[in-house]
Amino acid sequence: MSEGVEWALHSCLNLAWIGPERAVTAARLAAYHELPAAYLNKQLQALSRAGVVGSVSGPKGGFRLARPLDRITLMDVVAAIEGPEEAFRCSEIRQQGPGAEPAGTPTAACAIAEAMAKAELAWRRELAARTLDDIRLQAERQAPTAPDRLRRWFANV
Amino acid sequence: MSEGVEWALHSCLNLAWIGPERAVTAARLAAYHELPAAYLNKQLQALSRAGVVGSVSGPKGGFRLARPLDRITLMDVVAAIEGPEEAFRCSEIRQQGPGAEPAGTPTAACAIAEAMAKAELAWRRELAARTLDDIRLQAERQAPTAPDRLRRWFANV
DNA sequence: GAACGATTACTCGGATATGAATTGTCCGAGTCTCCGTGG
DNA sequence: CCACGGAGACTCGGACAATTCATATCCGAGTAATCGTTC
Repeated sequence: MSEGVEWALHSCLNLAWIGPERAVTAARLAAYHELPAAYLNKQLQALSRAGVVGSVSGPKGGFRLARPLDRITLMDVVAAIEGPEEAFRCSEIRQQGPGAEPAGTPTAACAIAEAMAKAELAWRRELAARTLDDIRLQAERQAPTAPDRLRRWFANV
Repeated sequence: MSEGVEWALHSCLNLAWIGPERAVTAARLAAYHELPAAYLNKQLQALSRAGVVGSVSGPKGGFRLARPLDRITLMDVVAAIEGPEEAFRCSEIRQQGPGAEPAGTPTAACAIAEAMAKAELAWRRELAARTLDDIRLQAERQAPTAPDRLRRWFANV
């Protein structure tokens, strides 16, 4: 899985702690975790295309969350970065070469593809059931001082 | 996900239909679905290292299933090809740069990593619950003539 | 005829190229701010 | 003092390299069968 998923998730959380009042530039978000700024910008663009965050150009521009944190699921972010297509894609190799069914045979769904799809659905279901607000809550329980430190740092820079 | 997973799964199923009496070469298995023989060989090696199939060299050599089909799960094959490590790996970027906790702070597990791991666990659970014998049964229901055609083809070549 | 040994052919196994996708970088289009000017 | 206009600077957005990983290929080590030879 792409490295960008982790960056995007943390950045969304950071955006939430900063608050939706003001936009934050990709450079600032990147600096906070020492990430390559231009590349994080690329990931944020993907989030923007997916409608997870909004973006404004120009001075005082940047990114901000497009909707409340409890309406953004892990699935939203993963789909925005990784793309919507499934990880396992059936190439129907059973229909190639001597192993192929005789032409005209009604071909049912590949049992392998079905099973893999079902497993992936379970994964997606878990991701869709977990909102970023859940994550935020858990993170704040584990490190109560983190949000304040973050706000201070972003206010000073 | 790697293309090889699909190849490996189909090949295991084919091996099961042929039966464990005689070994089948990678070249024959590849020809049945018009796959690149040398590369399928590589995947079968991975299955061999994982103990899913056994291999013998020399004339009359080849691969065969190492254990009954109902003791091989989808997870076994996927892990053999893709590797055992998780798809989402936490780089702990939260501990880099200004966002890092002060040194000495007891760092709890990253909430994001936990949630992603939980989702991936659900995926693994589904894969581990499905044996290749289930798949075989379903495939035979959908295409009852396939096993016979396969056995005939492998007997003649 | 049977047993033995060298030869031979065939297989896996890993080292080696190739291609594509992810990762990383850069510059231009657009836009908001700020400052100077005029009423 | 206030409104307006233009220059300037800053940001996102997408086009452009570099590196890594998956894909594909090839050749050598090892092994079992085969054939020839000998008892």
